[in-house]
Amino acid sequence: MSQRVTIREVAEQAEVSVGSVSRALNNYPHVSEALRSRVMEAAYELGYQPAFLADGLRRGQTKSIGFLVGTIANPVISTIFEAASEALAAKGYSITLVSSRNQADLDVASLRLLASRQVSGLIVSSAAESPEPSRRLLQELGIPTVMLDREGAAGAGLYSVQSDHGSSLREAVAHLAANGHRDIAFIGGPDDFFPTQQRYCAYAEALRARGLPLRREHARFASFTETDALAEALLLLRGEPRPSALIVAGNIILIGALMALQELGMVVGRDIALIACDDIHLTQLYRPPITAIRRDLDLLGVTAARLLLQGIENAEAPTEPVIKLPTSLVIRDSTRFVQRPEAV
Amino acid sequence: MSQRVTIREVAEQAEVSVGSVSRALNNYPHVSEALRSRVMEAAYELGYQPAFLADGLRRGQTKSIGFLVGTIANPVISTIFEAASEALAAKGYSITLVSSRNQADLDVASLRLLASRQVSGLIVSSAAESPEPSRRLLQELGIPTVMLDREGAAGAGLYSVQSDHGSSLREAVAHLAANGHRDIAFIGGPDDFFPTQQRYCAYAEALRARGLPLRREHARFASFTETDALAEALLLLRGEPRPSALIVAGNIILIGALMALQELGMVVGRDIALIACDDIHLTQLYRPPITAIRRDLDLLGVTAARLLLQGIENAEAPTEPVIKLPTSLVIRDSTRFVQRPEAV
DNA sequence: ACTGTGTCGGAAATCGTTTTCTGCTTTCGA
DNA sequence: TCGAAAGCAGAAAACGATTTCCGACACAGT
Repeated sequence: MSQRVTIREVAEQAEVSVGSVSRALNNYPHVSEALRSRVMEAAYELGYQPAFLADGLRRGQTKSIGFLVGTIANPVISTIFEAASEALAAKGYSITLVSSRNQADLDVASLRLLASRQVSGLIVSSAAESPEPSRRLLQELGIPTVMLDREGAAGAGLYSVQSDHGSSLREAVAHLAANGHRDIAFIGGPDDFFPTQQRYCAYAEALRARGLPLRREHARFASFTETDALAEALLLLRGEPRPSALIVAGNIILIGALMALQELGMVVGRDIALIACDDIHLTQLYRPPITAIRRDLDLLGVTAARLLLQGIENAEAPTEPVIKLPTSLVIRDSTRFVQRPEAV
Repeated sequence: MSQRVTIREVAEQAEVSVGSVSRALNNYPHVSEALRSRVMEAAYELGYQPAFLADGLRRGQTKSIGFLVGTIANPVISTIFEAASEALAAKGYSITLVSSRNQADLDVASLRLLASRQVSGLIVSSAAESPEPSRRLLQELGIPTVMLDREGAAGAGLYSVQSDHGSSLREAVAHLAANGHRDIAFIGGPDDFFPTQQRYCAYAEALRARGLPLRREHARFASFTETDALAEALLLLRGEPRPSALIVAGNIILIGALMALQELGMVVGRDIALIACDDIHLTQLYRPPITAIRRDLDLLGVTAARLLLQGIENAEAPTEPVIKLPTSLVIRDSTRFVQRPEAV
């Protein structure tokens, strides 16, 4: 069994006092260069690693932050995680990641678990369909928290980084309309999911602004599973009238929609125009390549990390509680063909 | 500021001693039902959460395990993580995830970080190209560790879960050969990466067994970036003679290869047969769907978790230090066409 | 020679829990 | 009625660090 080497042994080895070792290792003033180097050498020789638990207990702080996700097996979320992780690691923080597997009830339990681990900050991107209990819990926990793509922060220590889904979605509708499409359908995530709401509202507004029909059966909402997205897409595409263009909100939905199109023998870019939200590998490699709404996921992650660190270290200095990041429309072959008006 | 409620306050509230509270909360014997319920109630009323740090310090154990990856933005790894995470969470463990961003030097530093956090176990899937320093460090750390898809465990407390890449790869070569392909190329990850080695050896052996040519310039190795995979694929496909079939080892390589094919105007399933390792969404949705070697990622994650828990809780009881899981070949349209022999 | 300032040792308190110890009372069964 | 065992209190040690307090010493400048 590898015995843990304590600060006392380092002090012995370096022939100095325990307090001096602590001061030397923590870059405190009033410590000579000679002593510092002697301590460093002894610590290195013994392979000393300060005990995280004792340190944290004394300082009342863990230097670790909790990351709550609906699932990490989602390229968008994992990319954001990577970026945030790098920024946080640079400041000496480590991340404990917990997945609620897209179950709202697990959501609250996960938050409690993280709180009991005494994380010094929280990044939340859970897929909770009704985020209210979580928000209340967050409030009473009093841990600095950054929400990813969720409704604006209400209380103190609650920040939010979100993407401006609306503007690019309006742009997407404009692009389709310019190519002659009048029947533009929409499939989103759960209808109480914040990004879905943002996207749907922009979609509906853009249609109305152009006098295009907003059919109830052409705007559908699926859960976070591919099979459900597939089912909704099939219902949509089998109905009458069949839309000539489709906007899918999210990469899971995209997969379901593509499966549906495949099943119906429809060819993207010929039988139907397709626009996806979130520019993943699939959209670029699909034949034909799929028009997509892109956002800078690295920037999103880094921004979340920066905001959280502000909230933790500056105690109560919320420069800006909610930050909105831009999105852009990348046009590819799935929407380049022009729809001919059949009957006017 | 939310004051932390300590065990002492709970004892006061319940009018019992501190020791009794501790015993009651930890389900110890020799504690009456009446006392237990009184303690429970007091703890609930006060919203008592045991301080993780103090608890861990005393017990010398954190109930948290470290997960080291090259990057979590890889669908294969994130899927494994999800499965392992669920299994570990069920046993009360939480995971701190650290990404080494595919940099071998960061690898060792990350391991040290995790060790200083006093994790009680480790799951390692780093992409270190030369795993030796890591292995040595792991050995001296003495923390129970499960390696994912890495060379067999050497020492005590070092376990390994791997996939049987070889058998399906031989099957893949057989499938291609049966369809008349004689010039079968291969692109893998780094040549000192364990799964790549396994795959390449099986590939070379299968070619030899059939008397098929093993051309040096038709077996290439790329780093873990898509751009590098793209470059290697371009070199491969522009050379003479051009292979009639291609096996790509890994999902990053697949993306690079598809980009190359797209750039050269080659159509999968017509100009070239394609087999991918790892069955991701892209392989199923691509037109035509791509033949792939599939493995049960959930099983892999759960097995890793189970093995690790054994190593942690049973102290020194390695039922089986290395477990090999099966793979299978899923045949799709990318390899269904039959190659006509041009010249015999 | 006096005084300040910087450097360090030694001891002790502290963080919040678990765990052990002694000692007391109650209960139960034969 | 006696003895064993269970149930609990109260105190204290331990985990491994940080932090404070106080005293000692060296060395500089006046």
